Amino acid sequence: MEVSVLALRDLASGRPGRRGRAEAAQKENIFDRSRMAPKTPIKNEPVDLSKQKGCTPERNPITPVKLTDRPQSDPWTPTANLKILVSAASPDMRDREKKKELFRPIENSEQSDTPDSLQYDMVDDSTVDEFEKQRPSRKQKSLGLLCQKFLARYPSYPLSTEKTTISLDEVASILGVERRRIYDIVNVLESLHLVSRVAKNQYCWHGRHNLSQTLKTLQEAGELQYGELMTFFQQKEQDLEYKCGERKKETLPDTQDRPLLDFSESDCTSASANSRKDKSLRIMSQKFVMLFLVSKTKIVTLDIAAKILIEETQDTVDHSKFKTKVRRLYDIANVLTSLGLIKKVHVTEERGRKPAFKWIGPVEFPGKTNEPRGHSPTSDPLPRSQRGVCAPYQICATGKQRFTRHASFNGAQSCEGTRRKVSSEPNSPRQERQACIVNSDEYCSKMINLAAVCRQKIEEDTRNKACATETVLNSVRNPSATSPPSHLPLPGDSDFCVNPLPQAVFPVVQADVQNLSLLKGVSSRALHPSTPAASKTENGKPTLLPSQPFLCFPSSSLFMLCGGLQEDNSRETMPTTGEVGNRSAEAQAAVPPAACQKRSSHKCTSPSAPVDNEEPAAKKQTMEQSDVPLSLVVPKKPFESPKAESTPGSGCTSAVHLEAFHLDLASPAAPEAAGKESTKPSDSQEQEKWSQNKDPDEPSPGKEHISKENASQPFLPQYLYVQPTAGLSSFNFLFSANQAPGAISLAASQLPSLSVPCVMVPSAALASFPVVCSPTVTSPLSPVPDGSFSAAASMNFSMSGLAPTTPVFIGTTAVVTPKVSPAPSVDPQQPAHPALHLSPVLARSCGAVKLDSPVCVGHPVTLLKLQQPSSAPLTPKSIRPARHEAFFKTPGSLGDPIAWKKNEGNQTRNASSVQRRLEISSTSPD
DNA sequence: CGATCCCGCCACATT
DNA sequence: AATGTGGCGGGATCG
Repeated sequence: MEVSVLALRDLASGRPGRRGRAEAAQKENIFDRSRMAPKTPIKNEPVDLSKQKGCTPERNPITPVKLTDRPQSDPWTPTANLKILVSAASPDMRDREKKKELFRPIENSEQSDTPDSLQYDMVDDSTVDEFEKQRPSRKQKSLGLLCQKFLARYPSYPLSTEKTTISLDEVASILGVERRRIYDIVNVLESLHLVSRVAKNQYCWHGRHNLSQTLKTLQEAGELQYGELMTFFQQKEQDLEYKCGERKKETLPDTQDRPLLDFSESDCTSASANSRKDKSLRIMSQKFVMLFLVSKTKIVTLDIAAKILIEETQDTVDHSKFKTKVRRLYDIANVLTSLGLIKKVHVTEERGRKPAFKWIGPVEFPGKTNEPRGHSPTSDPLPRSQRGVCAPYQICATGKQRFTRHASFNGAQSCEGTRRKVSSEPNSPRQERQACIVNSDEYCSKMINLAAVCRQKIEEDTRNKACATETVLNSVRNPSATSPPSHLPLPGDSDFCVNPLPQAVFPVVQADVQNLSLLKGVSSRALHPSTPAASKTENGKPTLLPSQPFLCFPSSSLFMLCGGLQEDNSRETMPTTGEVGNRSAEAQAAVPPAACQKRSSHKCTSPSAPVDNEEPAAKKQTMEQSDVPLSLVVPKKPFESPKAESTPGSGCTSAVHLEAFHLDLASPAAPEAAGKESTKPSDSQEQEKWSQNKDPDEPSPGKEHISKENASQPFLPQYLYVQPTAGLSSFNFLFSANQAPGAISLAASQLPSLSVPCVMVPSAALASFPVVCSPTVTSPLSPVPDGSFSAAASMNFSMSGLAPTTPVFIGTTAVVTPKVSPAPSVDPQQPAHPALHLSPVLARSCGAVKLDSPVCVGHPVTLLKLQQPSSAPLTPKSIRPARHEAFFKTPGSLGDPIAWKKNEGNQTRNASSVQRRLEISSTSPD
């Protein structure tokens, strides 16, 4: 079907043109230098193709492929031939292949390394089919999806202690993409300080701990820079006239603009670094984010953003430049979407609908300063400084904001730790000013430029249409509504109206759940950002009701828990739009924010809420593809499981609680879920919470259904949810809070391994897998340093390779049954070794996931080792891989990361029966 | 047909 | 010079 067709195209798509280098490039990227010889010689056209994609030989006529039509025949490589044959045999296969290749890495599943062809040949069967469905269409290769995969590999809130380094090459090969694409992602992430560059091919993963601060900083900076403008634009109509100015730009040097936030790199190296163009993507990303943050409506249309951004830097706006800018904005937007910070919407303007993006991330940041207050101070294990990136920037703005702000981040350093000024003081932002630079002039000039831009825009608009603000739908209008907190509500929004598209907005809750959860008791790690402290979560939205015990997490992931598994979503397709997300809903967390914080352990929840899975499942399917974000549904029903009450003490019990969940993906979207209250039945209050979130703006969220599932929250009060990354695959963890409040981390004693009796279910979407840990697991960071470390490691595991769907189990014994078993057995020995035995990953790609090895159950392996092979802190590589391996591989296998990579494919294939079961649910995707 | 945005060439930076 | 980075825009896809 269509799919296949698409696939073909994709395959074919190889560009005729570029080839020369292209090939090389591809190789590099994709295959990884490591593996292959450096560019292989195959150079000729055909060859490369094969390389890239995997060899699909044929090309479409469509493009001028050099080969011309029948490529198939060419014998490129032996394997190629095989493939060709195969493909010839069935188109499907071909897709499959392709797909596999793409995903393989990701999933880690398959045997990738082995010669594909062989396998393929053989295979073909049914399993494959599924792949086909998925066809590797362009979407599958989208940056947004890629970003999700990328994010899924790393914990959203890594323990501070560990520094995860990211090797671009490694990631690129794992994800099966060219390195260039990774740069796109990383650059944007870097702009938000989720990562920082450490060295040449190395980036340090910081996670979202600092995101709130970063955003806050950007917001502040943005207000200075763009506040007026945005206002202007937004209102433009009326006044347009240029209130601002007549003068136009003086064109500032671009560079000047330079990022508000510097990256630390610069520090060190400094200056030079900035110089180049480089950073443009980063800068652009920050600016783009600023626009959202200063926008009342939180909606920014691409064209406006492009204009503003262009203008700043340059005055000329030529069309081509505009176009290019827009392209870049799409790139950035895709990444931000994957992060759950924005989502696409359409604005109806006078003229018509325009593509736009709405900010669904946190809006208000609690104090203006940085601090998140919230939980106890103590909580952070690490000083922010350590955290790296995060912290350190300062804003210079003085009272007036105007000028300068400049924050410097040192991300990189952070890893290293060093310098940075930290200023995080709570409330006094200004302090630092000196450090900062001020450029008032620049600022002015920029403003001018902007004004000019605005003017243009206005003119344009005017011309085009007359006025009209009104024309627009006003639906949007409520600016404030959308996000409560937004800064200023200005009247002007009218311009942007949001359509009520289905997709349109949802309320999002994105808060990171984690924070919340953490807050609860633990807080140990990172909460800082915690904006939540305030009552609202990050978003500002209250995701949770205060009163209510539960929180919803939108984050992406989901969770599930033992018990029934439900399924979750399937999907996957939706990459961008829908996003994946995260969402998790869950409840578990549900702790009222405040309350939560305070008490950690407590259960907030009501026991009652059970959830059901089934329903959701159905829904999910529906949802799946929708672009919309999806959501998940939360079943209202209670689940059968016994209850979740937490049993105190015993970790095991906790596990039980888990049962309740499921989740889905969707992160950002999550909100929607919330939004949907309607859907929600009433079951429980919990549901209600959801509702709250919703955004006013969006009247109809598309997918409401989704959320419900999450609703399940009821379950456990005690758990903490740790949100993974937004990405698809991320795993979520729930920890029970009860036990140790502070400890999220695994306690050493308790869990030696991570064995938690939990189950992870993969969401359909792929992405997210939640993991739940029994209370036992938790370890307090504090107590054990090492432990924490280890813990972290364990926790963090990301699945890099996993296929989206794959479910993972963790836990020792318990694993098998989702339900809870108490498995906690584990030994107390080292804290950390978690053995995550995760099962592996899915088997073939086919949709089902399989778990394999029951291993999981097995025993814990010590991760530690894995992780740190060497004494060194874990490098990312080591860590990650290790984990993965752990997951996928059997413990024994774990070994070096590298190997791991290579292997990744192979190993995991098997699924244990158990897994399968799980899979079932998960499979749904297709 | 316009919106998206993948792909990868190629320039510049760094090693 | 080789390799890392990443700007940039052609042109394929999508809707």
